Amino acid sequence: MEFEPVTQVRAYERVVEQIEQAVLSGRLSPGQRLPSERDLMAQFQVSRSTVREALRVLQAGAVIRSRPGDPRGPEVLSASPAALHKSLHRLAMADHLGLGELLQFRMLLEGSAYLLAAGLRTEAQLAEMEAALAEMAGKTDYAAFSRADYAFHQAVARATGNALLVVCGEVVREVALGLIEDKLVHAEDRRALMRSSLEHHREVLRAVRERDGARACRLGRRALYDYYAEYVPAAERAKLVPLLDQL
Amino acid sequence: MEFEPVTQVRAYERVVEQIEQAVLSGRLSPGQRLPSERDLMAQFQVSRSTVREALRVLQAGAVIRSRPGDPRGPEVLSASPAALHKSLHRLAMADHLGLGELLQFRMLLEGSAYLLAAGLRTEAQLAEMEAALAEMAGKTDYAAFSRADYAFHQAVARATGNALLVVCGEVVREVALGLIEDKLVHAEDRRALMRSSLEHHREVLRAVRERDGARACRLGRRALYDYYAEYVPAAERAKLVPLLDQL
DNA sequence: CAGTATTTGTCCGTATGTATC
DNA sequence: GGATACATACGGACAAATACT
Repeated sequence: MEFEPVTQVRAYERVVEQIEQAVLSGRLSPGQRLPSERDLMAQFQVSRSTVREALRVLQAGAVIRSRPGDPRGPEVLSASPAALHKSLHRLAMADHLGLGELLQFRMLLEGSAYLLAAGLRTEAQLAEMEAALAEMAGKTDYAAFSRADYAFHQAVARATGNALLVVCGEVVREVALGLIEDKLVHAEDRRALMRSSLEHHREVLRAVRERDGARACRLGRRALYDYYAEYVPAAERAKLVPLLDQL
Repeated sequence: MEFEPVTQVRAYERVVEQIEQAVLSGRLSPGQRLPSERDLMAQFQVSRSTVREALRVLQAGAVIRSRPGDPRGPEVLSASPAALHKSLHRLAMADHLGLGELLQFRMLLEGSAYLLAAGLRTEAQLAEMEAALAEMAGKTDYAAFSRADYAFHQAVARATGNALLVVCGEVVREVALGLIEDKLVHAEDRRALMRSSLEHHREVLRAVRERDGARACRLGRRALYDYYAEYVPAAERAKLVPLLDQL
């Protein structure tokens, strides 16, 4: 007979667990309302403080939202990458996650996104990418250019039809940009950077249009490397090379 | 002049923010202790409940840990991917994404993991993979086999040196297994499945040993496809094909 | 449009089990 | 083993905010 080590589980955690399970299993869908705090303390047989601590945790995890004075009770939110973004951001800030690691992961994700998008894209999705690219070409302001670039990569990710890829790409791009934006501001030749970036995007998009996934993947990764590698510590740069050569 | 919309910021949120900033900026390093709840309510000039709600949120985010009766106060934790794991897991569970999408993402991640691992692995990491494979070969019980399989893939992910890849792979494997475990239980020929899976793993590992990343990537994705594709609805199966052919 | 009831946000006090010295 | 300080959990209370009649 095997016994499990007994773990002290606090009251508020069990409240969190039950509500979380109800949301995850779909018994509570986004938009629906939870009972009021007083009703919850009756149902769970705990004090209001305990209920409140549980609700705070759920709110911090972007599972629910509660506002004062709302008689309908806390609202169940739809799944969002907010919590994912926060935890990844914290991990990156704590230097437990170097820029090299982040860039490696981004090259991996975006390369695969190109590969899939080239094979699966519809004409409408291709048009979205081309629209974003045209938007990039028209901007001279770096901030606007960056936003259009963001839209381009989002369009590629959406074309894969994979929600996980969209969300993870989104988060990784944002956090990576946050890490180097101060360095980019000081770059004197942003114009040249933007021009070369635009050219790279054009080439990749051509490969996607011709349904050449392998080439799109290779070009996309190479472009990311050329763009960001100089900000990556030399020691970490070796981690990126296998993503360039062999594919 | 532009004005920002005024947002009602609650007391406990400001407590969270201050402590979080202190940890992120390094003024509070892992292992250090926070003041006790009573001291905190004096410093922040708020009530006990407010302090407690803030600590609950920080604890849920894996920033601190507090135990009853510890006179040293709440402990500052080192940054860990635990929170990332939780939020990604919730996202993967909630979006009721299909098995096809999940498998697509897993093929993408694990293929890239093989590609990187083949190029970056050390001898010690190779030995870990071989140990996990030997463990798989020795098991006839499906549960034990599955655990060893899990360890194998974890070893591959670790060899890439990328914590994000490790965590994402972990989550995707767990969720995917949860979705099909009931179907696998009813498979009559689990023995044959295990045997063929073992053979596939051997081939992939050989490619990793020979530092042939492209082949390892291709073999790994093919193995995943052969293993799980039959449980994927036919309509979704097309989403997986681009990951097989072109690489 | 105003009034009312309800809910949340915050505070205070107290009892209990627990870890450390 | 005892003393101390701590977190956990409970209950009651009031003000601000919101929704509904």
